[in-house]
Amino acid sequence: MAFGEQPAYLRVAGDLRKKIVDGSLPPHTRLPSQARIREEYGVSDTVALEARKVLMAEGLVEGRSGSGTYVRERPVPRKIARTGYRAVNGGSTPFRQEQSAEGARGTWESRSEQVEAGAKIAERLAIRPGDRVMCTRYVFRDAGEAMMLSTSWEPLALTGRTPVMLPEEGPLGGCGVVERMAAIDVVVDNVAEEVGARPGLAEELTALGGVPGHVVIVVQRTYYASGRPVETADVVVPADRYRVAYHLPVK
Amino acid sequence: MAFGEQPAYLRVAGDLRKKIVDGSLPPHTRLPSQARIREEYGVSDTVALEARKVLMAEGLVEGRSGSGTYVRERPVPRKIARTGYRAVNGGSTPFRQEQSAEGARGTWESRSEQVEAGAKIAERLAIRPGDRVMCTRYVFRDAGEAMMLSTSWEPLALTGRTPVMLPEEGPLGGCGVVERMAAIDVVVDNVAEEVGARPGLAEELTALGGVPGHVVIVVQRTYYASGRPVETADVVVPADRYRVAYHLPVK
DNA sequence: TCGAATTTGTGCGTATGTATC
DNA sequence: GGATACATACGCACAAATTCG
Repeated sequence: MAFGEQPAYLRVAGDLRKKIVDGSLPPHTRLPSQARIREEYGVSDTVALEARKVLMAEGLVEGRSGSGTYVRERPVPRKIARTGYRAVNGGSTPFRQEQSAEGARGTWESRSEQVEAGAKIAERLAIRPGDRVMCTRYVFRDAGEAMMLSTSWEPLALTGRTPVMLPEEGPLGGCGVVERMAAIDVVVDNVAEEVGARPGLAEELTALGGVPGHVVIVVQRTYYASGRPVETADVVVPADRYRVAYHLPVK
Repeated sequence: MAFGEQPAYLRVAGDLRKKIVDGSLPPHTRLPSQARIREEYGVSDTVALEARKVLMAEGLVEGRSGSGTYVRERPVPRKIARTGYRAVNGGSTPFRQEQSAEGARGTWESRSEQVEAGAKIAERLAIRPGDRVMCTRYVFRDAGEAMMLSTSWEPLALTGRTPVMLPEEGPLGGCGVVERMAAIDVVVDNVAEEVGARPGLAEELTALGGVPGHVVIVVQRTYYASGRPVETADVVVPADRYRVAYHLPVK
């Protein structure tokens, strides 16, 4: 390596990137193995490895152990509909609606536990820190592939000792917040969503089949009944595969 | 290392991450040097390095050569309100409303030019590729600091040879799409927004005062009048400083 | 002002495990 | 089973930046 230059691994990565974006290495093709890169560019094993890592971090390629490193398809991001504009036709969890709209088969798993609200959750639910809440973690799958993580919190002061205390059990299990709250005479009338984005945490991205460093969209959603928060959730989706769509009336 | 476990570098990164998020390593503190990590966790130099790299990719820490690795401050993202729920009190551009709500002084610059619609813009505006459109680029500033980029397209078939052809000139200059369209008897009645995110391009991040590799939120917004698109725009904001907020009625 | 110590950033060579073909 | 290729890990070296006496 010399003075005013780029690091070797960035030079190699840049050359490979160029071949990928200009199409001379189309999707699904294998790029040169680490050993081949080492020969072709006259670099060490580590440099070839680092170069591949850069491309993997950018989401351009995907390493398959024992097989090779392959150029990834860059999917057109699919929409996740989050509209309050059109009335949703039937009862649904917030994300059943768009899955059916896309014609996909959505499944999910969940696990609930009672915990004490931390400062941030307490603020979002307008309760006191330390108050008990029902915390439920979801993994949503689309055609078997994890596509969304969600963590929801509901104040037990509201749902405790009612049939809907556990979101996914009982006759209304999996029916969505609005229907479940309706069953205990809580009328959910509006929802606030804050959409942010950040690099995904390592554990999120392993769960979502992504690569550490990839971008995720985070939706902080809170349902309200007469101004009172009744449920809040963090929804995490990979940004390279999904967009969040809103459809609003004007005025 | 053993069989059913996580890789060592993920275990170390996970432990450090926990200390960061639970506050025992607050912002601006230095985390243990590579040598210290190696000792404390009983791992090699490479593992300590990889662990730091994971945290850097997640944006939790920042390496300063020769000095140390420091926990980054995570500014509380400010909200950009994008609601159609509450009627907006006065005439405003889509982003004047939240700036005034935050009490901030918003200014902007713009530059318009006539261009031919590309394939994607044509599809968003439901016109033919090659049809002429008015393309306007904005830079929005908050207290002098660039905080948002926007590029909008309007079909000239609609606004051409009218007083509102140029969004920022004439008596209604800078008044927002809805008011300007109303002046030529086009009643904008709803808007679709698609929120996505990706690593910012180099030119975007220099304009926004960010660092290459930082995440940006991209909002694709289209205004409709009776089902016909009358304006579409790409809005880019840095994700570490802003969130996009929606407030929707339920049902 | 100088220099030594520390720390990150980058790079090299090698070894082992494991998945795929 | 064997060959190939990626994934993880170890140890080492050096340059550049920073800190501090």
